[in-house]
Amino acid sequence: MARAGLDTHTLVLAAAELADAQGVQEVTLAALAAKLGVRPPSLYNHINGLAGLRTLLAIHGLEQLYDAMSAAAEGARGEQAVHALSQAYIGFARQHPGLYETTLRAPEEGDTALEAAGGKVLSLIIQVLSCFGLDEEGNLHAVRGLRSILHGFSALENQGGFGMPLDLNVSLTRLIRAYIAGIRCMGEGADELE
Amino acid sequence: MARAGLDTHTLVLAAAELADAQGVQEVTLAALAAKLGVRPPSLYNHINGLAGLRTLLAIHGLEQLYDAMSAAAEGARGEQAVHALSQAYIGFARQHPGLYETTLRAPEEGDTALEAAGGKVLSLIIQVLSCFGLDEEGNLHAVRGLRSILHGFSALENQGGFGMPLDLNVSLTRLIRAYIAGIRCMGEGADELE
DNA sequence: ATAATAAACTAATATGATTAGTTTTACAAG
DNA sequence: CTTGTAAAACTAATCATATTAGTTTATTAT
Repeated sequence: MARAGLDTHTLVLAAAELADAQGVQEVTLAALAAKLGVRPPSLYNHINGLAGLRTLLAIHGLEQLYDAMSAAAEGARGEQAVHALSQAYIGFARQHPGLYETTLRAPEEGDTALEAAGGKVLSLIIQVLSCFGLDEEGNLHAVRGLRSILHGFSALENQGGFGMPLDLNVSLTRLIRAYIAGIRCMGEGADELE
Repeated sequence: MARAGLDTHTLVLAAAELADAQGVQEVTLAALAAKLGVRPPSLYNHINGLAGLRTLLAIHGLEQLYDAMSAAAEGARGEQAVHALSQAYIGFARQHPGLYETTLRAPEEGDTALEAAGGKVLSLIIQVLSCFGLDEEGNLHAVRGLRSILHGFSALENQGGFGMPLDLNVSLTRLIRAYIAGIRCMGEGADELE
């Protein structure tokens, strides 16, 4: 019964590896305990059950995602910054498909750590898009648009939803470019459809 | 031991109700059997286990989604058709969040029924976008873009990912409009970034 | 009527999450 | 160096779910 020397962070890292290598549905306490050389109940000393582990995974994933995005957008402005940010987002989702997937769980109300991690990512996107001179409401709509694009592209790519033999990076670049061009072209007087 | 008179279609409809009302993770054979007044093993007379049920759900969802989209786009052309199609897509995802979610499972290779159901949706999008005069490759990239937008928006909306108190339909309309405007504004000579 | 098929059942097994209660390790205070 | 405490591991047990095997019964066709 020698101690394994586990702690919460070790568990989260091991669970993230499992998620990326085997898929989120394979992140079970049984599998995690086996990977760490311990019995499942021992994990409860460090995490709050499977639900707690998933929340920690989401926070960890959002932090990694934020780091990747903010490093990529560093020093860039305007359209270039949006492209850099977007490529970092999709790159993270590609490299960490399982961890990325955990990122999407809606936070339970009052889960301030998870809300904060998600809020940092959101703020970064808001900031990068603020260069386009939209009013505050327009900027928030634009943020929703970019998030939709980035998540939709990542999810479809990761789930093999893009069957066609066509370069994915070209698709992404065109999509982002079109969206930015669209925001610029529309200007102010394009509300007659609503 | 009176017969319950079940068949595959009844199971799929009941499972879809469960998925929409309780969430996909609550679609268990135990819950489905209870809802139908039967013991879990009895379900195996009609479906190929939980995995088989999920595949059938995905096909059913894609068919419903196709019907909604094609009815909405019927008779419309160009930008109007894209807006109609998009609103039908998001509307379906709103009304059937669980069923919509099952729709996204990547088909196992050789699952021709699921591939066909997904292919019909894809073809419809290709057709609606073909009005924009892009070349074949450009059109396929555009389809990827629109699918990303629609799925990303639906997924984020359904998971409560849009926290801001801002009208969702306005966000969607602006997003689609910007994307279409972007495709048009960019024209042909916009490849200097790749 | 009767035979064959299909649909339900019971019983049993396997996996996984979780809780309760126990043992042992590590460490700090005397 | 002893000893007491807290943390970390354990075993054992329970519950829920999926699944398989084998059985019974209802329906249907001959």
